[in-house]
Amino acid sequence: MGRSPCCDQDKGVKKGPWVPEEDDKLTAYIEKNGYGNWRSLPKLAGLNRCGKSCRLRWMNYLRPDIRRGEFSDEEESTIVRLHALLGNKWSKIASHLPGRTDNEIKNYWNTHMRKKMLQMGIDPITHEPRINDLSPILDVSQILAAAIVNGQFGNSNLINNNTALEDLLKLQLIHKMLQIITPKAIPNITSFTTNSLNPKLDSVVNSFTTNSVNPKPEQAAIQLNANERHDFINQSANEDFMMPPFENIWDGFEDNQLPGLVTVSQKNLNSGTGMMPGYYGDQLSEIPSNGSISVSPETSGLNYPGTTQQLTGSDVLEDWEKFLDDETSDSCWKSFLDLTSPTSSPGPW
DNA sequence: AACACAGGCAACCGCAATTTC
DNA sequence: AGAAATTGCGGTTGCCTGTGT
Repeated sequence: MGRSPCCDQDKGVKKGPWVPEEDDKLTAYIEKNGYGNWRSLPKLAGLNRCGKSCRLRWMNYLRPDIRRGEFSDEEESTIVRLHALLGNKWSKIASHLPGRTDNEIKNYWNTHMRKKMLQMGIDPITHEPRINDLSPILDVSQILAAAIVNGQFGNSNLINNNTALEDLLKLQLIHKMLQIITPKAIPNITSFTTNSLNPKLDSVVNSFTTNSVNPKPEQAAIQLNANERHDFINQSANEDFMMPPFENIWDGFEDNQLPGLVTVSQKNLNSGTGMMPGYYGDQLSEIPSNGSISVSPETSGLNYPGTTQQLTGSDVLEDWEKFLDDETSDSCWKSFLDLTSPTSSPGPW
């Protein structure tokens, strides 16, 4: 019962690539008679093929409205968006791409787009950043944050020591780099400030105002979680499914606007509030006797932009390069490596 | 020139869903 | 109502072609 015997099991039925003569026969028959009963069609058309094979050949290759050739950028972005929403529902995806077949889209996804997304560090299944691969980095991020809270990073007295401030700025840079790599995965560093024993330090760490990189609409679309996708699909089921007029999806990954991670300023220390995300704040030039923190590009070795300039990924990369070249980084890295080595005492988290 | 390897793609296979009787 | 037949879908296979050695 149940499953019918597959016509492929019929003896003597040809398999494999179609030859032009077979295509001609199939096309001629369907153009004259249309198609309806695929099982009986091969015999009527004079083909030694099973119905399934005929249907596949017609649907994926011979029917006149098939569109062949390179996928356009627009088609690519549509596929990405729909795949994020629908998963491997190739036929549904194909229904939004006139002239394209589910088989063609599936092949294109598996051979081109999947690879492309992997190269961009995006999981082609979940459309999320591949955070599993970055778990060691995430661990590092948490260790760094907790270390700051406990004054373990660099020299222990963060408030009164310029070297520690340099370390702090370098930590900003590390954190920012991690945000570039995986903006969604790096947590807001202020979440690590609880249980701190140093109120003054709290004010510094609390001024770390991290924001997720604001996604462009198309990025937001592919970042829907499973429940959101479910809601979206349910919603779409009740209305005509209209694709939003997003731009080319790949464009969104080229110019991440980075949020400001930290502002070390007199103002912040006094008020305990952070600066507006996305901007660097005041730059002071000395450490006043009242314990407020001062930072200058000269002492930090890092050339931070002006007070209202929005930082871009390339800015940070430049800073990163300087950081790596900076011989004074050695002590910073030593502190960091000491801290993160297996023999280190565990933190409070 | 010959061989190995990898990538792309058409086609196949098996199952689920739907339709027919 | 339920069995059988048919259609549709998605994963997988295997052939063809291009490229590197």
